[in-house]
Amino acid sequence: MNFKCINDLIVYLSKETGKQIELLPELCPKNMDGQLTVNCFRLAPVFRVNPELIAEKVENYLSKHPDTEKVSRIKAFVNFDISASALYKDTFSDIKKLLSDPEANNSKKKKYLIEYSAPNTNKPLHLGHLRNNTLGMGLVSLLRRVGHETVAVNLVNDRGIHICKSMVAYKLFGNNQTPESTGKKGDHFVGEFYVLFDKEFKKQISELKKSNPELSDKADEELFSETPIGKKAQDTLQKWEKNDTEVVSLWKKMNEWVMDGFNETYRRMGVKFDKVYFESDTYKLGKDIILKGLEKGVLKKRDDNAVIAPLKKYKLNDKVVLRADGTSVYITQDIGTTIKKYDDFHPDTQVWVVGDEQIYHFKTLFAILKELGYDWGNSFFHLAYGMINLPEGKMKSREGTVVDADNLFDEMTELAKKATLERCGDNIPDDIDKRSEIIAQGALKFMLLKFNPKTTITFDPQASIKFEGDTGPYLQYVCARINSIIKKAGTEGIYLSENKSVNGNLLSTQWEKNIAVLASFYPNTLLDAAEKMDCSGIVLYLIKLAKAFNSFYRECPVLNAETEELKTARLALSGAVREIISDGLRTLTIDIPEAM
RNA sequence: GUCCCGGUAGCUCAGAGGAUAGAGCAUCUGACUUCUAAUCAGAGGGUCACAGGUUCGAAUCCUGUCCGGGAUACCA
Repeated sequence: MNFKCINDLIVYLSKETGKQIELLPELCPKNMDGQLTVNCFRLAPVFRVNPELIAEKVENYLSKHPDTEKVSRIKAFVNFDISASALYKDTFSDIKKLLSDPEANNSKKKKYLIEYSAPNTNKPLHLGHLRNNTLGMGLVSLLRRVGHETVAVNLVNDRGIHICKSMVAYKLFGNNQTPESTGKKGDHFVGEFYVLFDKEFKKQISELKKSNPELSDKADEELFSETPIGKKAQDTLQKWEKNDTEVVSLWKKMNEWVMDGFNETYRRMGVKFDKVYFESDTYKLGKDIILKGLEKGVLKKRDDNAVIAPLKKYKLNDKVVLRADGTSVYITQDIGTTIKKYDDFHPDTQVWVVGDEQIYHFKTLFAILKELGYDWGNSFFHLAYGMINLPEGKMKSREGTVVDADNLFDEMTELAKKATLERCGDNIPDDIDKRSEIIAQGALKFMLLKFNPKTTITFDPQASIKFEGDTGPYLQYVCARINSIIKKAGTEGIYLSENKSVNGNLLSTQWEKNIAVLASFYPNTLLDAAEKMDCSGIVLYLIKLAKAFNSFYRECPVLNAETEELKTARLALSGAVREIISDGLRTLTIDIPEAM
């Protein structure tokens, strides 16, 4: 926010008190009289006087300021309007400046390394991954938007028992088919074998339990290696680790299929990485660091020779970091890759976008790194996001309730297409498919970003797929409307131009002023979101702005305004709204169709 | 058992010391001869889980209770 009257007020108050004042007016509640509010309760701690006394000063000062109108005070709240010309001057007269403020005012520029997505290569991506991807790419984009440097990183889990399961099933049931020969997307193709493995495993388990009733109490997982197919998977894993040529070549082939599939899904969403790590390369990392930690005495050897990290002082349980046989556990390689990522990019902060069920794991990881003396260990951040449930409860792959990412894309695109066709009559646009894709992706990403990342969200397929109300298409629609006005204005010889003189005085209705006031909050909204690493504030903000525009659109004719001067002014206002909304959506990685 | 999240309108979610607690969906009423109705204007709908406490002021902070979810692996 950059209103002259507020800046002047801050200078005045600072002089009065001899203290640095931070003051950001709030939007006045609807039922109160005024556009903005200075809440003097918030200033009271700095001043150390009765908030109402401060409010009186503020009221006095603002009511004498040439830019303000209708200054009033209720207790410690000072409500006021800003005059139309000042509003315009301090917001839309220089929209470029308004949009560049967030970057310019970000005093703490840093380099962030953000790891997200991190898929397993045994089955296709589902809705949960989409939340991860959307949050990850949104965060990268947001941090970059406010001037930080970012490195987006993926860590693909391409090794382990899960992919071996798919490999075993493929050898048993695959008949040398390929994604090409079946016309299936690679990740779905491989995923089917993962499911087949599970089916066969279940069958063998029940046979095993039938013939050995004494095992019936045991969990299926415990009996994994007792089944022929489970044994095969174990053997495959061991062969893989010994670099067995045949196993490795099948592993390579199947992983390529999966990655081709993932990359297609990534492409549709617009997911991009600066660097992709594979766990097959990184899984051995960390051991040497553990051994060094042992030398330093930070880590301890247990009686059975396993290495543990004592973490009592962090109120965490002690953690095994090397098994008794000297092999790594999961956290060992996490320690290693964290350090590798640091060595590769030297970020100020490392961020992991990983589900909230791993909060404890990351606490442990951070504590161990700190103990090992990596003093950049205070700059780790686990962006823990909540799970996505269905109205019936959790998504369960066994019950087939998992919402598949590609299917969801297709369904939503189809719905967007249908909705577009309903509206366009006989003028079917050439780019309808592209348009539908943009609308569908916009709707989905918006839905996933509008909630605070940490909330567990309920995905109701019926409700979530709508394009009305607080949705991505609502915002896209505003831009499409504005595009349409600007285009039509052009045919009438009225153009938006950089340094056209606009008479801001004319933008004086409540609708126009409301838009300008909201616009003034945009830079702070971005900075605040970046600070909190949470895009949801931007989403809510854009909705508010778009609503204000839609009301204006209904109430204030642009091209049918009474005078040319007013047309020009309203056109400038509309153009500026489009700039902000498209900037905001771009920051959220949401595209906008030209028309809808 | 211990720890972490959460419980706000019928549903999905905002609000995280400040004014009379908000938005979307759903329900109901009204608005397309107009710059795109994927829109707008309006109505109804609340014991902010419960009980104490701190405060001039609590949905928000503290304590306890109840309910839901997650974690507490030499799984990833």
